[in-house]
Amino acid sequence: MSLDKKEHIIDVAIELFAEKGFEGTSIRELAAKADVNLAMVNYYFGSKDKLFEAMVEYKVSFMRGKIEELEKDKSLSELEKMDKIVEGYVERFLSHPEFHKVLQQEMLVSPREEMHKRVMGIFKQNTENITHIIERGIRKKVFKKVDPQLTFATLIGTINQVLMSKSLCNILTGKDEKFNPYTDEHFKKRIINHLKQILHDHLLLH
Amino acid sequence: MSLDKKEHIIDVAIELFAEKGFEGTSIRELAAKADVNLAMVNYYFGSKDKLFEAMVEYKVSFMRGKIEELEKDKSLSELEKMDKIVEGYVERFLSHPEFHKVLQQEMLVSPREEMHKRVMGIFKQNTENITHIIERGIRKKVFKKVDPQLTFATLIGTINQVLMSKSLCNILTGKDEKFNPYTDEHFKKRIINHLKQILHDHLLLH
Amino acid sequence: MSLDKKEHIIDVAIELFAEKGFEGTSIRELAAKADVNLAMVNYYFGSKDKLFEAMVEYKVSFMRGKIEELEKDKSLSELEKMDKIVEGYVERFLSHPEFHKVLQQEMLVSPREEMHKRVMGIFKQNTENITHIIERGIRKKVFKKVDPQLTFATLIGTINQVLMSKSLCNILTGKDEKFNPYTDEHFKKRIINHLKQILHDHLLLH
Amino acid sequence: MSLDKKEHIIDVAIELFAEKGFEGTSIRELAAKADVNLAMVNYYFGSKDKLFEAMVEYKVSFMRGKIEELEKDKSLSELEKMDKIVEGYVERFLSHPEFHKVLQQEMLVSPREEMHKRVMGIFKQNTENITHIIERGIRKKVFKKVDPQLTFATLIGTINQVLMSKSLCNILTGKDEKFNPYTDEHFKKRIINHLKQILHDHLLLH
DNA sequence: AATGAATGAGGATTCATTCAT
DNA sequence: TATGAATGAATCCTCATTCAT
Repeated sequence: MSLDKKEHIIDVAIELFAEKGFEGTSIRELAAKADVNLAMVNYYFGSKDKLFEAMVEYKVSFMRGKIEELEKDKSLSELEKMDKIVEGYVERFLSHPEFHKVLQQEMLVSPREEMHKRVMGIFKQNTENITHIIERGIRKKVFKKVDPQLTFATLIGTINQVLMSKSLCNILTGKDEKFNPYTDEHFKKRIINHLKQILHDHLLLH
Repeated sequence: MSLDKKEHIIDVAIELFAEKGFEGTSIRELAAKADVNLAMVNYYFGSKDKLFEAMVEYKVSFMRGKIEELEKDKSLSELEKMDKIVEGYVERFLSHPEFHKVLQQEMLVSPREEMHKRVMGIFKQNTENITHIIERGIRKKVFKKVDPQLTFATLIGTINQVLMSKSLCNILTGKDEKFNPYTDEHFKKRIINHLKQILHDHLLLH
Repeated sequence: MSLDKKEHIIDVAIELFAEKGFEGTSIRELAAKADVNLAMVNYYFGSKDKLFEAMVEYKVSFMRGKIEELEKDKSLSELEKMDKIVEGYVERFLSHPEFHKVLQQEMLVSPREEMHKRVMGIFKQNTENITHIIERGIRKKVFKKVDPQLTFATLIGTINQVLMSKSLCNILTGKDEKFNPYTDEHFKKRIINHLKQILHDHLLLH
Repeated sequence: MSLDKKEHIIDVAIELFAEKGFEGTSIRELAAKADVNLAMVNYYFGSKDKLFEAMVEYKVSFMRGKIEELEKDKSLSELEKMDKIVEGYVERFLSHPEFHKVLQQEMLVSPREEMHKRVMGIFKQNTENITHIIERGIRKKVFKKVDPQLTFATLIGTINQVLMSKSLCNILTGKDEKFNPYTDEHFKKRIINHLKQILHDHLLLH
């Protein structure tokens, strides 16, 4: 049960799911692209659905825990925490753009009940953690009385919007068709600056 | 070719595509839910792909031209225009939430080349119109030197985030599972207020 | 019940059946090419099968009776009769090449029981008439003791071979792809000469 | 990929295509008659069209090369070569009558572009080889100045005519409905004799 | 542990035909 | 008489999955 092969299949699956969606990707195609036997996918993962679950499980482990730690950190102000969160999110989303596209699809459509709940759970956790930070900032009178939930929606929504599609992103930012925004350091900074700026403007009393 | 029946099929299609995605929806299922003969879909629309195109064409006509008019209106300040845009967008997106979910999917995955370009074109138009307004505000020194494109991404991304999934939205806003945010007047106002506030904070000099 | 329209449909049907076969031609396509309503074909002819029958009936009437008359003609020798038959056959086959292609198909495959028998009947009649002429020639000692049936097969088979496909015929005769052998007067004479020559060689004592 | 099963499917396909034509034969029917799963045909051959191609490829290999060898043989006279060709053709056509019916159909109608060209190519090769032999006979003054191409058409057309349909053949030769001419040794000799005789009569100077 | 062969269920689409008008 | 709308059956093909080895 070569772990490498499993990982390889998952990587190819992410690519294909991001490009064509879960339903639009056939196991045949996946096996061909991953250069493994057609029966391997079912042999390793049990079914196409379970491959999806394994994929989420495998990738999600990379992106957990960061925010929880942040929240507990007493040495940082709420604004500094928000800045860290912006940096962390942008960093993470842009370094796994395809996986996040798959997750976005999973949020949009949800025939896989269990998986949906799973992803929802993670999202809920993040929502709560970040709204708590904002609420504390409000209580401490360093933040204005904003709408914490929708402020989080703005943060995550802006990144998702950019992440939605490479060509959409290039239209948005006026770049050339072939430009890959997700690997561009300048672009990453541009997003981080924008998000920090807009959150500062929105949150801070002046 | 009873127009009512065509419209009915399109309405059911939007529902199903929003719920299960284009690939995840079978014509069989669609015909069953719309209570029409299986062959009707191909009879009316030619193919599943063309049904999708007809659907977009049909719905898009409802939402065109508003922003162009707005831009040309000399009597409104840039800030007033942005407020109008927020109201218009939220109004429109929340009154056709399922259709917009389908469009979001189309942006995420794109096996339908032609349709993809079509939807991209609309998006591009909107991007340009709104960034123009922001840029004019900047030139007139009523707006700060913000990033116009990403500011638009924030606007549209926030709405999309909320629209992504009913249950996601309810998690976000802390509502009950059964609550329908898209038909709730209070919720609509909440989003509009948040967006206006965040744009004011971000755009205006103080 | 405009007769012109019926004839028109039949003409278009022959074209299409010759080109794509009976099963390979859809009523939709036929109606489109004939520029009539889809339901017209069934309305006029009852069904696709009956259209075929009507087509055969309609065209066959043109080509009947000639040989019977010939056989009874006492003023001509057997050889002269054979020459007349060659001329008549070539003339007739080459002026309705598409219809004869359809008949050839009908001989090759036969899902239409009734029609098959009908066409067989005509063929049988022709076989008998011509073999009678040959047999009489043999009895009169003007013809050699040939195989009358297979001699007829040679006559009809040679024409059919040429008629099978335009491009096949052009390969056979070394002509250009675009050449239409069936409307060429020289080619017609070439076939007639060949057939007369080969029958003379085969039939006549020397 | 059990070769036996592939061959079996091809054999059944030939039977059915000969009987009902390509378009007239459904994969369902084919699978049922061959007693294999419906999906097997596509599994083995990829598509109905490719099954056809495989069928031709498979059978054609049996019947290649014979005539080329013959042409190069210096020890035989042109007349002897023609006799050999007659024997070879009749032998081959009558031992695979159904396959040749399928090929005849392919010549008559041609929606399968590639296959058509393929079969045309074989035919062209045969045409050239045989007309070369006849032409050499003419140059050597052992044959009369006949029309080489149409003489070949007569040879092949006669066989095709007989092969067209069992019942047609029985009508032609005055046999009973149930008689199978293609497996009858006497009948084979009858055709061979007729063809040799008619070619001798036609080709030889006297 | 790994895989080529095989399969049943379901995919979209096209068909000839019918029906209401 | 003529036709647009509608339909059930059948088309080919692809799917995820399983099984024997």
